[in-house]
Amino acid sequence: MTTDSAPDRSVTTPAEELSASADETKKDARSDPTAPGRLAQSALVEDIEFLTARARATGSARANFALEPLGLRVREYSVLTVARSGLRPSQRELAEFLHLDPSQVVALVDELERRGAVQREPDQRDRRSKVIVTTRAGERLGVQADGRIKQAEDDSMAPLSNSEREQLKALLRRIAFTG
Amino acid sequence: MTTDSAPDRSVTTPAEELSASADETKKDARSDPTAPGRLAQSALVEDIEFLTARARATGSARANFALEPLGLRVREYSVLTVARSGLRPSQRELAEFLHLDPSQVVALVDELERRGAVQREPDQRDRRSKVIVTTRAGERLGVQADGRIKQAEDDSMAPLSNSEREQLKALLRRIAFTG
DNA sequence: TATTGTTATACTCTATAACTATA
DNA sequence: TATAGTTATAGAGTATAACAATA
Repeated sequence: MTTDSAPDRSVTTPAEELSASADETKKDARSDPTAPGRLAQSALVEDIEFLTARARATGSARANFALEPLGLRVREYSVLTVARSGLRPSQRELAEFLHLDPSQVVALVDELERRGAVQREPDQRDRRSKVIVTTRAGERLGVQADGRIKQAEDDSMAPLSNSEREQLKALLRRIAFTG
Repeated sequence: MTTDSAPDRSVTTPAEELSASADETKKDARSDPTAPGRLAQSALVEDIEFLTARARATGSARANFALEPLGLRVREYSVLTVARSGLRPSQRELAEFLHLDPSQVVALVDELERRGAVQREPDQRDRRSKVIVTTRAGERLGVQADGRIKQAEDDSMAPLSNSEREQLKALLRRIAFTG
């Protein structure tokens, strides 16, 4: 399963490393004033998976902190927001769109329903399916949450201009649903 | 703690919702051919926290799948990659840069050290600190992993042109370290 | 036979607190 | 007194399998 068959544990030196592959990747990273700290010279800052992971780690921490006074977490907010769209999503659709397991959606809808923010409605055309709709209380909760999330987003994207923010979101939208 | 004091559980209708706020947000989302499924009309597709969460969910799933034959997970790969930079990061620096708790770094370095991929070295200038360096075996493992991660990244960004990919990464870099 | 929601379960990831050795 | 690494522990997030009702 692992590749540790080779007993070669000799250590590489920094000099070897730095001279070995003098690609422009590291030069770009080094000249980028926005990535703080000396580790920003690492090739990782060219890794899209790392960048999205880092951005969402700080972002969702911020979002959860912003929603905390409302007793909401970011995953509940996402369910509530889709429910508020008026699109009458089924739980299965929510799972797929939010990249959650169907069993997780059950728990999230349970919690929102317990708070009186959403309701399960029978689907006319398929009695297996349940459609999630918001209540008036859920609407009000959603509006409050929107304001706080808006502020969090403003903090997250503070380094970017308005057009850059739109650009970033447009690019992210195009890769966010390819799984 | 919660805001469910109001017993108002009357349900809002789709018609109300859709006519209530006819903002351009929904129009943009609707005309975006890249976000699949009817739920892409939801206001969530304008939410940066949602987009980064969605992108990293699919991305890290892809990355973990790509690394699985090497017995690596994406978090171990990130530690290994920074170690390979030749920058001699301390565990504390790794924690901050990778947005991990110091205790998590201990476990990740333990695992990589057990495999003979990295080593802890004493820091000359501060005997509390330990510096993480790669071994030759770790170098080889890293090279193999790089290739697989490169392929995963190529899949993740398939919808984008080369210049768009660079644009996206540059924008992400500017917001990824604001936490 | 396949799918929706559901329950149960386990595994990964993340956050917190306390301890030790150094500074 | 503060900081780096470590240990322990609990909580949040994620993945899988099985089941009942319905298609």
